[in-house]
Amino acid sequence: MTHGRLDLLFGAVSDPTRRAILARLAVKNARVTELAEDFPISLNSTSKHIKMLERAGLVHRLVVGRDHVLSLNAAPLRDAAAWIETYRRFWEDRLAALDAFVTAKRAGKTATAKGRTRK
Amino acid sequence: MTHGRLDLLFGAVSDPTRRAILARLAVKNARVTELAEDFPISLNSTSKHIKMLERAGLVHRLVVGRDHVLSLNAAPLRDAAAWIETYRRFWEDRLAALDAFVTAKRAGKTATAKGRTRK
DNA sequence: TTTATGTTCACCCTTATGGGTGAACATTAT
DNA sequence: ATAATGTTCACCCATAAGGGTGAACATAAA
Repeated sequence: MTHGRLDLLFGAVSDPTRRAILARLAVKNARVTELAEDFPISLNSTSKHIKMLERAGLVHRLVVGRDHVLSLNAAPLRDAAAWIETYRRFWEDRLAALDAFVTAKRAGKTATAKGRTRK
Repeated sequence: MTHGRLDLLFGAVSDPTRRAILARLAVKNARVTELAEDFPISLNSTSKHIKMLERAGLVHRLVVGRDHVLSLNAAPLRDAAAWIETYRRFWEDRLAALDAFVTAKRAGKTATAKGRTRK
């Protein structure tokens, strides 16, 4: 299957280490080695994660001499957010339904006290 | 690595078939076979995808006799949305920065016309 | 009871992930 | 020129994904 934009995006953020890298870059740009030092994995493994984040467009790389400076590029997350938004009404409906249930239950008590029929 | 909530969530929606299944269930609940018929993959493969969606909490299953009725449960997507929201200011800042750049460029033309120094 | 339908289970295969190591390459410092 | 530092490349390993097939199991229908 051809890896689409959303596939790469969601795949990239489905790993806790990569989410941590993004969080780390959100604070400050960093070199590959700096990132590797902050995580309990090897430099090479870190390098691979970064490559996946780049493929997803979430990280930009600026090569300055032998240093590779990584920076966060959150723009692609807009697409992810947009996709999720498509489903917002569903979970809000569910919350609304739950709210209605709770409200009805609470109202039920009062209503019962007032002698209204139940169920 | 212990698969956390977000890992399962993002992992689940990182596959196009699974996103399609969610979209399909958003329209109407369906049985496993019904879903399998709508996609160019086998029934078994469909069953596996559904299992992953269930693990992520995105799909609920109601067993009615021999039929397994699947329904969308978008609630977990709230967590995903919340995580992404953390980064909203970054892409908005970037857009703001781009806007500032374009504005500055346009202003620059006018300014140049007015004889202001460049670069 | 027998038959048909709906799902899953147990495998097989291929590719991708996440992790590691050591060597190679690039650049800066001595 | 040599040494040290920063990254990647080329592998190895184990496990999970995504796909498939055929058998088993559960329930409904004849």
